[in-house]
Parts: sequence; structure tokens; C-alpha cells
Amino acid sequence: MAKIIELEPIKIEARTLADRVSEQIATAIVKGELPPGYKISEPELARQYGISRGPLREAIRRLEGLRLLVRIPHIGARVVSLSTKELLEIYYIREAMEGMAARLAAENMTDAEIASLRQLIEHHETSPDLLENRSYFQKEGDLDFHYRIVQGSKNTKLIELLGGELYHLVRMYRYQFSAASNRPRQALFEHRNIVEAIAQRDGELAEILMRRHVSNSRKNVEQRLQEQQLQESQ
Amino acid sequence: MAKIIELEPIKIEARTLADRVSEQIATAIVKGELPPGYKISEPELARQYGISRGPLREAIRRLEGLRLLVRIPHIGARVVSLSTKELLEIYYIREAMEGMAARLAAENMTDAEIASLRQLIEHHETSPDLLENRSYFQKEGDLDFHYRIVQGSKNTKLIELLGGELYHLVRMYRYQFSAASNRPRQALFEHRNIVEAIAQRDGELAEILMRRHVSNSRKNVEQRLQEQQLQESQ
DNA sequence: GGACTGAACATTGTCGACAATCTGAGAATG
DNA sequence: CATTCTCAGATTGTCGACAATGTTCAGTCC
Repeated sequence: MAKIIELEPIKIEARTLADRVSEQIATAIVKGELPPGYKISEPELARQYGISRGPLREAIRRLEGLRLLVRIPHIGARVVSLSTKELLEIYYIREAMEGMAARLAAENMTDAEIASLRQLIEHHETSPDLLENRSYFQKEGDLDFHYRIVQGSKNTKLIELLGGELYHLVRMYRYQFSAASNRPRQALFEHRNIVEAIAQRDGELAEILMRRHVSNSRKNVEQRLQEQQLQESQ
Repeated sequence: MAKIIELEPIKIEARTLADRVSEQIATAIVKGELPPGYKISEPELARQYGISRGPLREAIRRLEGLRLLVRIPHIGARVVSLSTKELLEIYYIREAMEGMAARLAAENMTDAEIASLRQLIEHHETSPDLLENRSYFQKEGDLDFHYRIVQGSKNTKLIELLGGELYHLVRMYRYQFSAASNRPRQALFEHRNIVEAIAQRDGELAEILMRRHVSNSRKNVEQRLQEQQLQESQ
């Protein structure tokens, strides 16, 4: 009998300085440690991370490609600053892409994945502190749900796009405005329905429900932004 | 009365070596001059463009962010090689995003833009060599149409995503497989209908028609790929 | 003959120095 | 007093050299 060789997982450790630093900077941006509009000082950041400017500049170029930094030649790089307009624009994109993700997930998720997803929802529903203390659901639970459906689409390009730059921006916004759903019951209800549509392998319905869900989130944010503006102008 | 100052357009000329080279490499990749899977040799490319490895490496990092290159630490960068699976994945993403673009275009395009778009279609329809010699329509006319609708959405993030990395990949594929629509009449007809829906400001219909249009293209490509595979296996 | 070893070579990663450009404070000018 | 000019300081852009890692291929051993 042939002996089964357990392959070493590809050693991810062997990464270059630029790779590690670009990742660190990305998290720092998402968490707001590097606030939007912040001017990147190459010498300072290089000193801070203990590397030279070479790899740091490569990291900056990469983050520029991921649209987390905006660079102007001979002037410098700044952390992107999302206008509310752009924030809402992202919701429209998510509506389209996550809708498609839900449709594909209904076709391609395994039964085990669906079961696990159901479990996640049930966990959310029965978690005692949930409906009062909304922090977990707001911060990560919601993202977790969406992330799993995107993964379930099995469309690698879609996963890259949504899981990469777009979600960076969404998460950045959440930290930045410390704003998340103030309608957790409703959102949870919508999540449940989406999962059921997927479980029934009804891609068309799953897409419609997901689009409504994202659209509702957008309207919610839109409304809160308006209220905020009103308050500020007083 | 305050005098209106016409601002100089920001001088794009003042770009850095890395910026220019990354753009040149991007075009080279899209046009197939750097074929998929091609191993990037830093010394050779640097010599070729007459720059040192520093800026070149920055350019590589940027292209990595735009997903035109795949890099493995300590080994090197290669031009992305689209599998047919990934090609079809991109069609699903386009179906969702361009559908949304059409919906938004119906809401946001100016009358002038719509008129111009109509003119484009009419030009395609009446162009004498069109239906026989399909090259123009295949190569640029179709892209032009889609590009204008994406622009018409007025959603800058959507424009960035579709106009940037995604279209690079699509155009790359067209050069690569030298494959374009072999159903120009049908495609043109669908274009016409989409424009009319936009002209009537019927976003919902525009979205449906655009989604069908992209979906039909996908099915067409899918079928041709199958035929090609059959032929090769003989 | 085929598989392993290891040393030479080539390539990628990192660094520090220098050149080009921008910024801002203060002097000169009206 | 406001505006423009100038120049020094700081920052970004570029380069060439060196270190670290991968690759290749001749030589050796089984």
C-alpha cells in the first residue's frame, strides 16, 4: 500500500519585507491607525518598521494597486479618504456582486457548507447578548456571513475582488465611522431567508434576497448619514 | 461678478519612471507581447526599458496589485495566465456589474450622452463592411459600447473596477485567444435594445437586457471553447 | 544508468547614497 | 501690508552594489 505523504503546507513564512509590511500597513489603514487622508512619510514609516525605503516603496505601490493609498508623483502617498458618495457607490457594487455571489452559492455550495452557515445564523439568533449588545454582530458576524457566501460562490475572481479590495474599504469604513447596522433583527431575518433560499438551491431567489438585503443596508446608511448631516448643520 | 477661472488640467506628464513603465508593461501584457505565463526577468526588462531595477520592481508590485502579474517570493513574477475557468468567472462578474452599470446609466446618463451612444450604434449598424469584416466591431466597437455605459453609470468605483483590472483581463483574453463575438448581428441588436431602455430611463429593463447580453456572450464563448477542445482532442 | 550532492551561476531582495523635485519661511518689492 | 521671489531644508525618485535565495549542471556514488 502506498504510503501517503503529508505535504508540508507551502511555507508562507518565506515572504519578503515588502509583502509583510504592505500587509501590516493595510491592516493599520483598515483599523484606522493610519487615518484617512494621512500623509505617508517614507523615511518615518521605514524607520518605524525597521526596513529601508526600497521595500517600503514597493509596499506602497502594491497598496496603491489595491486602492488603499492614493499617490501623487513627487508629492507623496496618502491613505484613501472615502467620501460618503464613494461609500454609497460601493454599496451599489456590493448589491450587484454579492447578489451574483448568492446565486452562485446556491448552485455551488456543498451541503456541509450550507449546514455550517445555518449553524452560524442559529448561533446569532440564540446568542443571548446579541440583540442588546450588538457589537459582535455589527463588527464581525455580519461580515462573516457575507464572506462565507462569497466563498460559497466558488468563483475565485469574485472572491478575490470582494474579499480583497472591496471589503478592505468596507471594513475601513466601519472602523472609521464606527457605524454598523442599527437594524440587527431585520438584518438577521434577512440573512436567515437568504440561507434558506440557498439551501433550497434557488439561486434566483437567493440573488433577489441578497440584493434587497444590501440595498436595505445602503438605504439605512444613507438615512443615517442624512440625519448626521442635519445634526452637524445645526 | 466673480471671474470664472478655467483650471489647468493636472499635468499628467510629470510621472515617474515606475508609473510609465508599469503602464507600458500593462499594454504589452494586454496585447500579448508578453504572453501569459511569461517569466519576468528583472535585469532584462530593466535593460529593455532603460531603467534600473528599482522603479521596475515598483512597477511590478503595482501590476501585481492589478492582478496582471503573479509573483512568488524569491522566484519571480509571471504574466497571469487565464484558465478558461477564470475567463468564464469573469463573465459572471461582468454580468452582475455591467447589469448594475446599465441600471445606473439609465438613471444618470445625460441626454447628450445617450444621443451620442445612439449615434455609435447607428454607425455600427450602417457601417458597410461591418457585417462582413467583423474585426472592428469585434475588437474595439463592442468594448467601446460597454465602456460608455460603464462611464454613464457615474459610479466612480464601478468605473475604476470595470475600466481597470477587469477590462484589462478581458482585452487580454481577446488578444490571447483572438476570439471575439461570432454573433455580431445578434450582439448589435442587443446593444440597440439596451440603449433604447436607457433612453427611456428604464433602469430595471436596461439591467435585465445587459445581463442577458453578457450572459449570451458567455454562453457563446463557452460553446466555442467546447468545440475547440473537441477539435484538439481528435 | 539513475539518483543524489554540491558548488558555481543567475536571479531576486535589500540597502545606502545621490539626484530631482517640492515645500515653506523669510527677504525683497510694489 | 500683501505679493512675489529666493533659497535652504525636507521628501520623493533613481541608481548601483551587496546579500540572500534559487537553479543548474557536472561529478560521484550506488
